[in-house]
Amino acid sequence: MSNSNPKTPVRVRFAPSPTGFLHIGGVRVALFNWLYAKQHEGQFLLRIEDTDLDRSETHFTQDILGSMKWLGLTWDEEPIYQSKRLAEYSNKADELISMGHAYRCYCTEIEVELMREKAMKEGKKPQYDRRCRERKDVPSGKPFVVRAKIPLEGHVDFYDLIRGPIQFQNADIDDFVLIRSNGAPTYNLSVVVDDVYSRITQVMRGDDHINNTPKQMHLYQFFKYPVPQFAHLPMILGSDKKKLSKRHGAVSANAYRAEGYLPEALLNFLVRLGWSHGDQEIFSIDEMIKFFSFDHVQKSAAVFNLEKLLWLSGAHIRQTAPERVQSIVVEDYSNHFSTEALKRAKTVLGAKLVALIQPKVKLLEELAEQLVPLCTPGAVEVDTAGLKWEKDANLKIVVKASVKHATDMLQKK
RNA sequence: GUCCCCAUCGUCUAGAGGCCUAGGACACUGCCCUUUCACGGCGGCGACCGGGGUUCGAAUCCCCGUGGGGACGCCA
Repeated sequence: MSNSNPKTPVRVRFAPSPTGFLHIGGVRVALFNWLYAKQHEGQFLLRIEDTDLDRSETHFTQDILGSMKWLGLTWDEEPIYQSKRLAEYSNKADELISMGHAYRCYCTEIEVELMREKAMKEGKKPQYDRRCRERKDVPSGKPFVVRAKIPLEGHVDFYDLIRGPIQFQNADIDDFVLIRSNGAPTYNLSVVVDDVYSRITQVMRGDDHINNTPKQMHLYQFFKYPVPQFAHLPMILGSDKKKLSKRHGAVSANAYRAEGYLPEALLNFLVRLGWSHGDQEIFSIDEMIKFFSFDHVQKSAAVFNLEKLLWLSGAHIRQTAPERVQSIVVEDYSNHFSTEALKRAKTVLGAKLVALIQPKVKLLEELAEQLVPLCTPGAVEVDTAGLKWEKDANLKIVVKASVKHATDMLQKK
């Protein structure tokens, strides 16, 4: 195992593109990377892939950073923004051209689209027909893209940490675009340039990228760069077994925060989706770090099961210190309380009431709802100052009655 | 259509040739605990996609089907 070699410390990364809120699938990819880094005492990096100038938005970047922090998936170096490294990618593409591994293509998008349709009709894979590959003339003023010059024969092989050996025929790989006509790089170029720049040792990503890997392998070989190890994680599916997306319900990390999930509960759910450690279901963050292993990562996609997430949520809430639950609730749900109630919620009595409600709820939001009426002056008739909560049966009964009352009241609505 | 990948209860999974009359968890459900609701405890329901091999023996290995997913962008 080269990973255990102290001379090659583990460096992994999570590289989202800010074209939407941090997605639950992204969280899982980030988590696996983060766990692997922690387990190997390596570095976990963050890279913002904002090369698509039209679709990238800074408020999405803010959401991603904020959600990562909420989840506790902290990064070890300053995030890299690809939009700041455009010149670098352009230089690398020029290098490839001068080495004879890439070429300028003057075909328009419409022309290429027609080629694809034609290939499709002939029962072939829809591809660019490589007509500019050996082109010698240089049309002046005509826009162009830079394409990779993929060998026509042979094959690419790589070993996937999860899938094992994988082989692709070069003939099936398109002469894909490296630089768009607006000068910006495409994913396959920038990802390789940056993974090398950041000295990434393991690339862990969703297996929707498995088809991109041979393309990237060629780039590594063109540049004679050291190739990282790859691990392609199975996808998360919706209940209809299609790739999880908005239409399946909440998919952004921030939505789960708003609904009252503890970050560790979400992480626990995600880590068990496609990975297992015997029969264990509930994991602390430390246990995830300790037990994580590619050996037990599932190869097949997993269906997102909200019921199980809810159960896990309740389980984590139950085993969390009341004081921590209290501080999250008064912080995240302060607007549920009246000024007076919020004040009481923050006291020792508040913590004790939280401890009482904790085993009954599955979401923090639920807990907040039940806590509000109890913190309203007069709801709990007992002055707890000086009383030993755990041992005082009387107090327990009084408060229990109040909880029932609160529950009944809620049910009547 | 082409390429790639995958295949155990409804769902998440255990299982690396005999320990499997296939184990656990969620959900559903019966009983118990409990002055309510939860929590918890004990049960129930429920799966090795099909067909061929290999083997004394296959959920586990091989092949073929079938089914499902992903990719085929000047998105990532």
